Amino acid sequence: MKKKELQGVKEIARRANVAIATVDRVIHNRTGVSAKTREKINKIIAELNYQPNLLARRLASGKTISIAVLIPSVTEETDFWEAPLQGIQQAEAEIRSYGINVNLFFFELSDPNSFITQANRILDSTVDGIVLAPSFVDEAQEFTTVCQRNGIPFVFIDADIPGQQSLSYIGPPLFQSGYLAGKLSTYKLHETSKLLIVNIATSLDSFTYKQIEDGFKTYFTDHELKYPILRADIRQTDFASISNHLQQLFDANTDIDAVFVSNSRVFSVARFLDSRQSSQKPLLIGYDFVNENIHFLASGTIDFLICHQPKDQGYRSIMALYQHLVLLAPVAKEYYMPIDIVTQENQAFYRN
Amino acid sequence: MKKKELQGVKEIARRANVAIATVDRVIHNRTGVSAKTREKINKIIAELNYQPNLLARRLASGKTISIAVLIPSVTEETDFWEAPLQGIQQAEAEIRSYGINVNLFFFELSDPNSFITQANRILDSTVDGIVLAPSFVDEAQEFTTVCQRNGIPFVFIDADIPGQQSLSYIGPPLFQSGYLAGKLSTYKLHETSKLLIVNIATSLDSFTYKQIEDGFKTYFTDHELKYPILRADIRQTDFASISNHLQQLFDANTDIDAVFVSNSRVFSVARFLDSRQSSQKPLLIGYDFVNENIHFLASGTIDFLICHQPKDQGYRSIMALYQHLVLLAPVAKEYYMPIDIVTQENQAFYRN
DNA sequence: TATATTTACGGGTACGTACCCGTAAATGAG
DNA sequence: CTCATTTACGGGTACGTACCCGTAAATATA
Repeated sequence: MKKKELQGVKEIARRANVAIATVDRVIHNRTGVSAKTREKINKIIAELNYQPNLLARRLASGKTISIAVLIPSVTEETDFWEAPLQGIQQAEAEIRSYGINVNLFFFELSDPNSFITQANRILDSTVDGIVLAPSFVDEAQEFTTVCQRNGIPFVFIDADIPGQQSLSYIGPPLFQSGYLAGKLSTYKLHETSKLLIVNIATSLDSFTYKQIEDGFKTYFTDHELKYPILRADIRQTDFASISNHLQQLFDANTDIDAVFVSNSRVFSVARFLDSRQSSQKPLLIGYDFVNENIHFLASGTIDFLICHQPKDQGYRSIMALYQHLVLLAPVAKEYYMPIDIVTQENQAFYRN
Repeated sequence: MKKKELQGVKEIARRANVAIATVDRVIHNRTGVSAKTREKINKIIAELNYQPNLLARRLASGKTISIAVLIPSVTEETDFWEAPLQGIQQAEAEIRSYGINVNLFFFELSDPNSFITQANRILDSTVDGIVLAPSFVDEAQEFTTVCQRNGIPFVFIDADIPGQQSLSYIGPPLFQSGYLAGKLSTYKLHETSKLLIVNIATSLDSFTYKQIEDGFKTYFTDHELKYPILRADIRQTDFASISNHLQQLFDANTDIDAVFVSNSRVFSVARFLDSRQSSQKPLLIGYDFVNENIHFLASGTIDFLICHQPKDQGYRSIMALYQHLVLLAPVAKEYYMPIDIVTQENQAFYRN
């Protein structure tokens, strides 16, 4: 009569007339329980809609979960990956008390072998989940194929590889991002204007650039706007090469009134435009809230930066694995970031 | 020799040569400890930089923390407050296991008495912290004065009242928001263009509208742009009144090429512009990602919506109190939201 | 001085779950 | 049939903190 209602495993054990150790074995699918007892306990679990108390579980369990992060290192050239790293570290701080360790493995964007080396180090360790930036598509696919075979869940950050069994992709919707750039580039156009797309990277055959450029051009097709769209593919990323290349283009073409740079190297184009003594400066659009770009945005040389909240990408990629590994909850296959428009006027409050 | 290193209160007790119950009394500043013993224990706490294990603390403590939320109800007229409510509920779900209860108290934006009634109900309950939207400035100030006297921390959401001892303000930087609107409104201007600011609300003397309008006008002053800026203050919020008012204005003025609406009722202006058979539609800017506005954004009548992530505002306001009440950590006095520019092209990925 | 009250302190139990190790019973092998 | 191995099960301890209640010593009061 004075029996106080118990909770959790104790109540299940009481109802099933077994010890809580037996309930625990059923919950964790361990051996040492007869089929009959197991069935009886599972039925009570379902009736009670038993939800484990995560606080107690973490406190009692000695098990740790290891997450590996494989992303480009922050370089002098670009600090883009600083923000995802901060998001990753923020997530780690939040979930550390749940027994999660995050280990960082950096590679160089200029060296596919560094990716392979770090990927192999990850495979040599005991790892429960992986966050990776698939900057080198072939190498990343080889790596993720091994992960799939070993049953290790992985999350793509900032770029996707379609057709992979990733747990999740967390990054920008690239086609639509380029489409928006198309719209923004129209604000300073005249009847005789030309537009210029600038791609600056050592390797330009990736899925990423193609999506962005397709989106940009599709805006003009959809709206039946007939402006000529020039294109500059620049594989030497030093400023002198960029400057020469652009100089030749601008010399050969008057009326370039809008320039769209398909990645974060828009600061090089801004620098070029600033060094050019021209009465009319074209509208300039590029990507990413990195320090160099912020400087030219503040001075007005860059008109729009399109940004995809890289810090939140880092945060969410870790949290996706937490959700999968700790909460045992489903994770969205794709989480597209918002397409943020950053201008001189709102940049002070932008949260990258 | 085989003594395993202990952690937390056990290690402190070992070093101080007291029982853990005594350490507990010191940690919680309870009586029953001599000054000498208390000082010795506090010194060890500082040496070890003791951080309580929150999981264990919540598991062991029977105490609950009660947070009251005082915000406008979601109405047929505007669903703006739906998003903050979702953010609040998300935060609650995340921190419920830490012993936090969130209780919702809604008031009507058309009725200051409803605010007073709900505020008094909150004061009659046992409450540890409050999130409130200070829609009615005088009433809100009275309420927060009582909270201060009773030592109850409160967080302002979406609007601030300067000079109050709030724990935090979480909302948009309004002046800068209006300033950005000024910039955006220039994209379709010609030499003879006029601009129009539209304020639609029953009460227009609040701090909020003044900041926005000041920001808008300051953009033109700063850039020495001499366009005439008309203004419409509309206190009857039904569509017929708005329509009549605007019709008269447009009849009396040709060349209104940009319209800036200072709140979420921009859908009424959009509807008016759509009903007007005019060959040239002015650029239209307003606030908030509410359903009616999204509809006109998608169709192209509205060119820009300026948004301040109201869902995240709700989430962060609860988390600010959690940080203060549970983590005992400092909270930023002001957390300004990003100023988001939402267009037809990026609206599908906007996370309100 | 005797008695009552207050202060200082510690053992023990609780929270909900994880998991070790021991015991009894059932099953398999020689 | 005897002995070895496996299976099923439960008591107990652990995790780190919170807090109750009992005991001894110190202090106050009559």
